[in-house]
Amino acid sequence: MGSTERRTRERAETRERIMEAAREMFVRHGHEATTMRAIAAEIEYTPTAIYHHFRNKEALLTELCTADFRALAGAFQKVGRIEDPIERLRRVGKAYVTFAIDHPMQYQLLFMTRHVGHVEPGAARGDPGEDAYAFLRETCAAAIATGRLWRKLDDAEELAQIAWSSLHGLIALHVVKREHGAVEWRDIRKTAALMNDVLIRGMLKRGQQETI
Amino acid sequence: MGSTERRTRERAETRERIMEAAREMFVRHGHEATTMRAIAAEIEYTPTAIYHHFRNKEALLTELCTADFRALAGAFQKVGRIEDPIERLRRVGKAYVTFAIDHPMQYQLLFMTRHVGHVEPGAARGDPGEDAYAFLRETCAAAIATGRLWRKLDDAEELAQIAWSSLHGLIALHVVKREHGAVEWRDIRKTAALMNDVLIRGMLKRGQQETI
DNA sequence: GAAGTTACCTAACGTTGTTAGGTATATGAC
DNA sequence: GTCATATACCTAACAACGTTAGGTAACTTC
Repeated sequence: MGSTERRTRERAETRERIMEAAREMFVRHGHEATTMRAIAAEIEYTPTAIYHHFRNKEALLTELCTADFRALAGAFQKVGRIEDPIERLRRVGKAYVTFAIDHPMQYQLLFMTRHVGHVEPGAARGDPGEDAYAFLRETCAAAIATGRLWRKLDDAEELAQIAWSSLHGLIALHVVKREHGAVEWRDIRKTAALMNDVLIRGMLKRGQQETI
Repeated sequence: MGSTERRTRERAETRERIMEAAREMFVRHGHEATTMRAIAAEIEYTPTAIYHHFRNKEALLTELCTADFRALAGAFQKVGRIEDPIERLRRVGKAYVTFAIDHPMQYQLLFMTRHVGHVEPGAARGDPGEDAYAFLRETCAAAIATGRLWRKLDDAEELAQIAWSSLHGLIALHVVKREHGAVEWRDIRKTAALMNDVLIRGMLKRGQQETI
């Protein structure tokens, strides 16, 4: 009877070893430059063994990311307790950048590659990415509702897109152009914080900017 | 004697037909989903014929983009005549977004893919992308020199990165997530213009924002 | 002990970008 | 006119990719 448990445990261990090797290679060389054959070789299996544990390469990638998406959702949840919507907006931005820096591969998979339909049927309501976006949009709506924003900012959806896009742009350019000689990159955390401040300053009504 | 000219003309025509077919397919399906075989089939040649005109797929892509990079540099040059650096900054942003919308494939190649070393040895001084960046940085330096900016913005390089990143983020997310159901995208030109305004508002000192 | 499941392997398929090597035609020198 | 050379293209193939069909050996269940 105990051997059944050993079998399932061994299966889980093999699965874990695949994920471990894949994660490291994906992060180091990018998911396009990492081949199924190379992952298999790393753990001394044949490529087909991987397909016994994962439907295909994309499924392996998606699985690798899911856990870390929860980290993003969790970080946003913590921020959710902050009462002032404008301060909350700033902290959401900070959490977002931290996530991107700590989980670069997952970030690229989620926000920098086109997908046809990677939504897991297992997740009951939308993927965590969508939930995080919904959270951002609601924060923007609350910020507008304070009446402290510039008169042209009356659309929560549009405001959310502006806030999201700007930080995303910094991260995305950093990923793609990090080694591009012409640009002298500053510390991304500091630039992101400054950008966030500039953006929020720009969002506020005149006479509300003393808070920064 | 005239037949030599005919030969070189025919060669140029074939080359042009390859580029024409490739451009259309790259734009429609993306450069990764477009195969050399498919391009060749489109103009009724074998794949090898393309290699007689272009070193490889990347060279074909790069060549296709070079002409349109000049469009970006040219658009920036026009803007260069505007005297007020802050107004110039806004117009550079507008020109940038226009370029991205009009040349989506080139935009993706230039700013959304990692390159190892695509710099053509033919171009004397840096590629047009770098020149455009240098132009942006100088505009930022001029904007700082007016003394009208927020005190925390004293680094032209960093300011340029903030301005560039924010617009890039909007474009990049739009490209990647256009069909993502959870986000109700607004008209990108309008959102970009608003974003630009918010950003410049945020950059300005208190008491300077009446201009917007 | 028979039947079925599991975990893995060998071998292969159909793509991809790219290249070696051949052919037919046109050019230029004598 | 003839002959070496260059051009423009083709056929056939290479290596590497993601993926799959089908086999094998160990284990579980009855």
